Formats: sequence, structure tokens, C-alpha cells
Amino acid sequence: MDRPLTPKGAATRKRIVEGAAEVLRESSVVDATLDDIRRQTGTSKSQLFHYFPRGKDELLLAVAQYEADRVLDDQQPHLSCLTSWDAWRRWRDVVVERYRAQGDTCPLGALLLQTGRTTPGARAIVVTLMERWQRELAAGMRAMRDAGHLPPDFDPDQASAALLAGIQGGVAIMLSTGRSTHLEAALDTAITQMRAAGDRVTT
Amino acid sequence: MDRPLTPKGAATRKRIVEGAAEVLRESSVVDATLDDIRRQTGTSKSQLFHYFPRGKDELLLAVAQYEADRVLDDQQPHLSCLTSWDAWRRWRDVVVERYRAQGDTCPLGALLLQTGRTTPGARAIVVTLMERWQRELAAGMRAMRDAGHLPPDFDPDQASAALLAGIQGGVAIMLSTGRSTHLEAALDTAITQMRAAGDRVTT
DNA sequence: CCTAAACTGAACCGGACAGTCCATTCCGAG
DNA sequence: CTCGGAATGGACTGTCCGGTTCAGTTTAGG
Repeated sequence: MDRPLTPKGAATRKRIVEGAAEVLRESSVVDATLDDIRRQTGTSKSQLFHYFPRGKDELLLAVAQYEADRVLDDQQPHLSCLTSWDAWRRWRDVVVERYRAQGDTCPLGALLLQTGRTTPGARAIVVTLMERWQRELAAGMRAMRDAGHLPPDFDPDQASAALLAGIQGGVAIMLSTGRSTHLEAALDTAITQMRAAGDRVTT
Repeated sequence: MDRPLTPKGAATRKRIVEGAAEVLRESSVVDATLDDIRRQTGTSKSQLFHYFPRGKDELLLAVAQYEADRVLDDQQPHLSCLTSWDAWRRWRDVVVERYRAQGDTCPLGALLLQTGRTTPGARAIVVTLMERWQRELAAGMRAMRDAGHLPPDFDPDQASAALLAGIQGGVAIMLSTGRSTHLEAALDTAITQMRAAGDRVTT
């Protein structure tokens, strides 16, 4: 991650990453070759290795990081202000829509399987993504609790962990079935459960 | 899937599938070569193509089916008799233990990513697995409802979908983090939620 | 301009690996 | 015993693809 060099070469690097991401989305990771990426990005082999000296794995890792960043960005600004039931509902809709649009490709998952989960780099990307994601959810839950919409004994840590798991599984199932029912069920039951707990406190 | 031929050559086929499954578990799918499988199973190239004429994909698909069958088998007999809170708890423990033991390999997921989700065969395997799994969960919930442990307006279809999603996501997260916290959170909140609903009916 | 360094392009290499081919062995039926 | 087909072994091959090399071109600073 040394970057002493980059006037406009940085733009090229960015173009490579984004182009590679596009290639990896439409074709499976196993099928995608460096030549495909080269063609798509209008670059050549040597550039790929110029910007990613350690080869394909390094490039894939960069793409993985790029995709990971997009995951949370795509949920903004809703994810960061889950302070009302209405906000939760809007966020839910955004998540469902985002993954429904993504269809049956899971760029991140495929990438990480390719580079190998054992690779510390790959592991780190997904771990920090999950941590940040869950932290946002838990923060929203705490806000709701502090505002009195949830009972004081509500456990945001466990609830956010369960919700995150439900989202991941819902997306995974959608990849195979093509239906978003499980993702919606996971989101809806989680929110319904919270509202039920909230009703109990107001009663 | 023509099987007019197999006195005890079928045993060889079985040996190949099981040996291949073993290989695929310890090494990633991308790394595993036919030679690895050949070596592990004590067979030769020609046999692999004799029993799986359509090549590696056909073999991988057979292994995927084998792994898929194991998933539910490993949860028996608990999965099929979720008729008491105690049974639910036991099942929960079995699931957590099973996946914790499996560690950071996901044979099925890796296989399906390799053969491609678009392949009708691969899709079918995972879809039917999910359907059967969810049906078992929903059956357990209905049994609990009929026994009066859950309120009549409890929706087993949605709840089982959400629970299944939570399990899948919990396992997926465990693959990257190595921690089973999310899987446990998903299971525990689902069961806790059911018990809370049940308490409401008895009150 | 000029020159050095950053950048680009394309031909090339070497290894790995799925799949083929044929020779050999095994086994059961007649 | 023997004949035929199934089962097996293993060498061989064609291809694909990550990675290298090097010669050519643009860019920036003086």
C-alpha cells in the first residue's frame, strides 16, 4: 500500500479496480481472466502488474475492498440515522431494493472465496465490514432505546448480531433462489419484534 | 443419470464421491485438482471420467448433493421432532456444534460457487435443501402452535423463513470471523421470541 | 526542447490441469 | 475355459492463463 507515485496514474488504478469490479459482476470470478479485465478497462497486462505487483490476488483484494465499501455506502444515509420506526422502515426498503437489484451475483462473497478466507487480508475486509455494519445497527437500536421506544432491558448487541445474520442469510438464499422472501422475512421479523418490545414498554 | 451398469463398481463411484468431498473440505475448491482427488481416492483419471462422463462439473455436483444431504442428516433426529421447548434447545445446540466443528470451511457454498449458481443442477440442490430445511422448521412451529405453546396468529412461514436466513447468515459470518456468536444470536433470539409469544398466550 | 522517469502495449513463456486414448486386468456368464 | 464387456492404469495432449520482458510513448520539470 505504498503510494509515492500517482499523478494521474491513480486514475488509471481506479479505472482498473472499477472495471475489474464490473467484469467480476457479470462473469463469475473463476471465469474472469486478467485479459477480460484488461479488455474491459482498456489497459494492458503490464499496467495491471504495474499497479498490482503481487498479481491477481492483490487486484482481487482491492476490488473486494471497493465492493465492501459500497455495501454500507449504498445503505446511506438511512443506515446512520435509525432513530425512528419510519427510518427503520425506509432503511429496510433500501436494503431489499439494493440486493434485489444486485440480482444473483455476490461480488464480495465470490471474491473472498477466490482469494481464500484464510488470507489475512481477505478476512480483515469482511470482518471490519461486518463490525461496522453491526455497529451501525446497534447504534440505531440504542438510539431507539434511549428515546424510550424500546425497553431498557433490550439488548442491542445480541439483537443487532441476529439481525445482521438474518440479512446475510437472506441475501445468500436470494442468490440461489432468486426470491427475496427470506431477506424480507428476516428484516420484517426483526423490526416487528422490536416494535412489539416497544409496545410493551408504552403499555 | 443413467445407471444400467454397476455391480459393485457403484462402490467405486461412492468412494470417489466421498474421497472428493474429503479433498474439497481440506483444500479450497479452486485448488483441488482431479489429480488430488485421484490420489486421495486411489483411483485413476479414466475412472473419474468413466463414472462422471461430463467431467469435473458433474463430479462436483455429485459431491454437492452428498454434502447437501449431510446437512439435514447431521441435525437429526432433533430437527424432525421440534415439539417442545426442550427439543428446540437441543436442536439449537446440535446446530451450533455441527458448524463450529466444521470450522471455517463451507463445502457446499464453495462447491456451488464453483459450478456456478446459474447451473440448473446446482441451483436445484440448494433450493431443495433450503425448502426441506424450512419445511422442517415450520412443521416444528406448527406443532408448537397446535399444542398451545404459541399463539394462533403466529405465522410459521414467515418465522421459519427468518430463522433459516439467520442460520445461513450466522454460518456465513462464522466462516469469516471464526466466531459463532452471530449464529448463536440468530438462534437464540428466534427461540426467545417464540417463547415470549408463547408466554403471552398462556398469560 | 530535452531528458529522465513514469507509463503503456503486445508478444512471449512456462506451468498447470481438464480431458483423451489405449493398453491391461478383472470378473461373470455360457 | 474363454469370451466379452466392464473396470482400471497411466501416459499424453491441447489449451488456457497468470506472470514476465522489453521496446515504445507520454508526461513533467528545467
